[in-house]
Amino acid sequence: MDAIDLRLVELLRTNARLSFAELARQVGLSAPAVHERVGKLESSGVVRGYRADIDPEAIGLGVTALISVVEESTTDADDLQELLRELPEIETCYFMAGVESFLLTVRVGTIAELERLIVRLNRTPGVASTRTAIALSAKWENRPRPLSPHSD
Amino acid sequence: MDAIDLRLVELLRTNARLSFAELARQVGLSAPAVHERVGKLESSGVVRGYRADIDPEAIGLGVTALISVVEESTTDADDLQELLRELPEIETCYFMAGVESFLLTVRVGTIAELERLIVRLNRTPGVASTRTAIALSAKWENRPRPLSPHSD
DNA sequence: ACAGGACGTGGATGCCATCGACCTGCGACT
DNA sequence: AGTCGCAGGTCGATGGCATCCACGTCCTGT
Repeated sequence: MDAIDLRLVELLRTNARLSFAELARQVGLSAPAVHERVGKLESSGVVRGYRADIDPEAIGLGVTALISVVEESTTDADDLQELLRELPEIETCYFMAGVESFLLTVRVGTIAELERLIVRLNRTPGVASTRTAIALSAKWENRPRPLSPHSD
Repeated sequence: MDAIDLRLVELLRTNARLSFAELARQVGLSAPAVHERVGKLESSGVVRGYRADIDPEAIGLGVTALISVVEESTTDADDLQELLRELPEIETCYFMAGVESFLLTVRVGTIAELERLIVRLNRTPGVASTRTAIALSAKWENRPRPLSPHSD
């Protein structure tokens, strides 16, 4: 991970569809060299994939909510995590410090669907309680931060 | 937004670097047709961009936290929002229902940096108080949900 | 019936991805 | 010190892809 890799990461983070030729021009290397670098970034796990950023409303997922989950003291967090993974509405799942072990970002189409999801969550074995906060609007999401070099 | 558009969105959401030729094969159209459809999805705002999904640890952003912000009753939410936008550490910013007007997902390198960020936030005009929860680990983030057709 | 538009196809053309051959600088070993 | 081996670069070739354009087809309103 040198300065050129960092630059490539930053470029791809902003526009994942840039051609290798264009990336090469931007960093001052040849296209094959960039191709190889990006390949290494992918196989080393630095680049985990490439995603189109889709307006959720356009695909009928206009309701975003954050749900904190308190787990029962008797259950194993890993087991609960696997149950949560089954729910496609959960876009993001953090394991948190604090009483509320998990924090979920969920995306559904309607408030009614959100209600059903909350009920399902509360019925999930290992879930003691949940607390839901509704996002009225996303001012921005997943904004790529300008990168600065850092120690390895 | 017909079924083919939805399929294209789903494909690009999973792998934003697919070629138009490959997309064309997957949906059973010619490459120029797909090219035009994707162009329209972009200009209509359905596709907002393409992002490489980067392991945050690899770029020195190993600490993730969620910060709720209570705003002072005297201030305008839009003004505060603009101030928050200046802070590059804030990856996501939701405007929430409830007492805590904003919920921020922030990404920093160290706990010390997080501390500095919290101090800065609390000094920001319009911020009455903040509450921070630290993510110990991200089980998954921005997982693309399998799409189902929906009404337009 | 027919004009117009939205949307598709196929062909042409120039750029891009990707492979292989080769070069170069550096660190490790003798 | 020489030199072996490797990491990582360049260049050139070639086949595939992006993209433009001309044209076909189907629907829709008059």
